[in-house]
Amino acid sequence: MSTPAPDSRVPEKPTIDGIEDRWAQVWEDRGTYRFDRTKSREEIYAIDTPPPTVSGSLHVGHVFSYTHTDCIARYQRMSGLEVFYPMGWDDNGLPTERRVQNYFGVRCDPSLPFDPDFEPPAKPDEKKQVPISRRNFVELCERLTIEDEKAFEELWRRLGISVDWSHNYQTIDAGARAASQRAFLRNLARGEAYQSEAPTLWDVTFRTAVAQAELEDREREGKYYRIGFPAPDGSRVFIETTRPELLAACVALVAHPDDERYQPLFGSTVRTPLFDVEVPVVAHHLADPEKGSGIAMICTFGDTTDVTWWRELQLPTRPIIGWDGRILPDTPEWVATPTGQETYAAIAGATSFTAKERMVEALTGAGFVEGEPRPPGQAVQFFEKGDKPPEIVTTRQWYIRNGGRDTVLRERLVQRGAELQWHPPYMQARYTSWVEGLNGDWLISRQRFFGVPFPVWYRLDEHGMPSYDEPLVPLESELPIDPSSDVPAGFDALQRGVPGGFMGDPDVMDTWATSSLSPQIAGGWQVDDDLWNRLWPFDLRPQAHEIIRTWLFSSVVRAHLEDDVLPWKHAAISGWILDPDRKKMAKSKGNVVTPGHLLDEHGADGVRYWAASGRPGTDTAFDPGQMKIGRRLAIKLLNASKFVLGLGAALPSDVSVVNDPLDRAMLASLAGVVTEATAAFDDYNYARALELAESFFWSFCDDHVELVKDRAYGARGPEAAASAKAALAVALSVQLRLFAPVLPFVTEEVWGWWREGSVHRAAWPSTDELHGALGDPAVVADVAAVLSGIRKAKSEAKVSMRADVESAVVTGDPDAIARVEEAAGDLAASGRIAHLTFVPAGGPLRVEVTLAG
RNA sequence: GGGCGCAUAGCUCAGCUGGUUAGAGCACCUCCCUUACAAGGAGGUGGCCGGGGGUUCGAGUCCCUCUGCGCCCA
Repeated sequence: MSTPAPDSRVPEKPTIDGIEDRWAQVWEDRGTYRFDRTKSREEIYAIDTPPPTVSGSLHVGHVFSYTHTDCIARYQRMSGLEVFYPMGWDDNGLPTERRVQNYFGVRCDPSLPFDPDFEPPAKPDEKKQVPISRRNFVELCERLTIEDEKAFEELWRRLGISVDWSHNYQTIDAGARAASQRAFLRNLARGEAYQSEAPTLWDVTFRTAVAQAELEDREREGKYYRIGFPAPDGSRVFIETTRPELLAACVALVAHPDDERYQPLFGSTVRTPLFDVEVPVVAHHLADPEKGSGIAMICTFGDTTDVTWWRELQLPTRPIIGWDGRILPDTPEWVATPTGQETYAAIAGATSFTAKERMVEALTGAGFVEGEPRPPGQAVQFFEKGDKPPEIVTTRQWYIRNGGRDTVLRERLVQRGAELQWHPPYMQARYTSWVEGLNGDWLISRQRFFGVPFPVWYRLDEHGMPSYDEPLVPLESELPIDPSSDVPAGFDALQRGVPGGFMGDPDVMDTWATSSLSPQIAGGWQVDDDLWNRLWPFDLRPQAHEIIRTWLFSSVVRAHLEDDVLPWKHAAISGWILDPDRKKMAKSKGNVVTPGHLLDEHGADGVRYWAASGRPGTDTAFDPGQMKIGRRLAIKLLNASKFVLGLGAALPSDVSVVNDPLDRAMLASLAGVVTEATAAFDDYNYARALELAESFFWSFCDDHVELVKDRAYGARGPEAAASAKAALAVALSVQLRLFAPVLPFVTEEVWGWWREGSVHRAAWPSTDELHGALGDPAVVADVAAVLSGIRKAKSEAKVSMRADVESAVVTGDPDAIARVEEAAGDLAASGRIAHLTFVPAGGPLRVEVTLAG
């Protein structure tokens, strides 16, 4: 007999160093992940990839969650589906706007005309920013973000994310702008988008409206001031407020209807201190008897509860705060007394902070404040990007119906959440509780300059006043447009802003109004019907849990309104990365590690191994230890593969040449792993699939390979060797494919040594290919137990594992003995046992070892 | 205040629909340079499964309750 020469493609000293760049290039050159758009919908798996904020920095959270999606993508691709896996870049929003301003020394002024020859200043000066048109601004943005996108793309390629790089988009590019505007125009035509002049959350720093979804709770510095309101009988009603500066905007006092302390006052009136305005005392269930004195003042508008009271109790409007967050300069008509007017004059034009100080001073001086101010110890809602709590002002804004004021629609959208398959399932509760708690429609206007503009103009009447009721809209074929530079049909540019002419809507859309259309933008909605019809609705939306209420929900709203469908079948929600103190990793905490460094140190497969160990939806500790293990696993795969292939092992044309009971037992055990790993992947549980493959692989290396070495070298004849080698080759082939979704580089490296094509386009393993070579999987565990007993004896005797054993007596349950006996030859050879005997005696398997001399 | 989740070895976590004696890796201890792998391998120490109560022949697993932590929403 002769051992075939090792395959020449197996390197002498295999290494995983540098394989990322090599294979990333090969995959690009060969188009390994290129989407084949000739496939039909049922042959396709479409992913709605989250577009990262390209102006932000890369962090381990990106690596973590994108790896999860990539594992799913690779599994689906190997399962025979053609995977549509695009990439988008999110350029909308303040971070990019700021970066463009600072980098080029410009600022956006939509009232300016487009200058095709514009070049940014050679020496940008932050203090003297050059005003430029929106179109010029957008072009600079596209120019700047190209660099950022390159850095992201480079990272994704090194990490081995299997996206098709010929399908990418930017949320500010022409396609995204057109899609956003088209969807809006259709919402408008169907009455789902509307304008309303209503109390609106307003960020005074950025001077823009903000949506309910953009608020977050924060502790606010402030104090409760106890202020007495004179009642007609000369007594005083004490309220406690953190916002005494709004006293002039007070329209009523409110207490809980069941509150016996205040029941006698309901229906009566009191007068505001200093301003001397008569306000009613009303009852409403939202008044909290436990909070402050149990009776509160209602203002225009201190918070969102004020808005609710104002609406439900039909109270008057007395605004005193302007869009700049300052007290309005003119004394309002409802302040009629000289003292009131004098008091108002003292706060007019002041910021709310200053106004508060002056009001407290005036109230204290006049004896209306009782006691010392108390800390409120209460969270206040902030605009998540702002540093001041939002004011509430009344403005004209665009809204999209999202069920916030329509029970039927709300229930339909809750139902959509129930139709969606959530991974993990409990994440659905986040969605449901959010939708059920909505108390208004989705406000999509933002008073920013940079973003997707509303594609509408308004006619100006003879006085130059816009008529908002009948907006002028472009044709869909004209999109994208910018109403600040484009002209509506039937008008010419000279009529802009003049009586009888027109004006463009000055606002841009909320960033979610664009990103909620990410599948539409990526999938060629209304632009490439052929592609779109092969993709829609998509299969998977992967995303983080903190944006369920924004990105996921708004996407569901758009698809529901436009096509009456759910935009995807599955939503995979990833968790957060926690640092070793179990805190969320964040740049501000200085606990962020750069991904490039991680990839250098641990290799892409090592880093991916750590990421894939985090189960779907579970927050996961940042753990370089896990990356080291992953790296070690990758190296082990190389070495084990080199050994197996070095034996001359090759895939048999017929698996039935595997006739040794131990070989067949190993393959039967592997078949079980294939079944379970496939089920785990089908359940989006890449972590479990990995764990199964890994645990099999270690025992395959430690036990099976060690046991069959001697036989595979030919010690017991060619037929016995052929069985061993065929089984090893089959097992290797299956295991490489099991690991391929998580460890794409090392598996591809080994695959390249002996197989044709890419492992990432190979078929996901099936038990069918093992059929015909399946034995009793119990043999594996029993033989391993005996082998372990022999090793233990040597270990305790402190001798080498190669030490000779004079005799080994195996006792135990007759069935188990019979199973172990089937591998007696391999066991004796592996343990270097001279006399191996078996004694069926009942009880657990034991082995009595006598070492030689 | 309501909801969701988590709590298992020193650390990071598995443990699916309840079923022998609760597992893995890291760390730690002991040993072995062995012809795939010393950036390796073998063996071992280590757990009232957060507390209490209940259902059951049987509970880490199901129910109730308490405690602590995280998140979401008021």
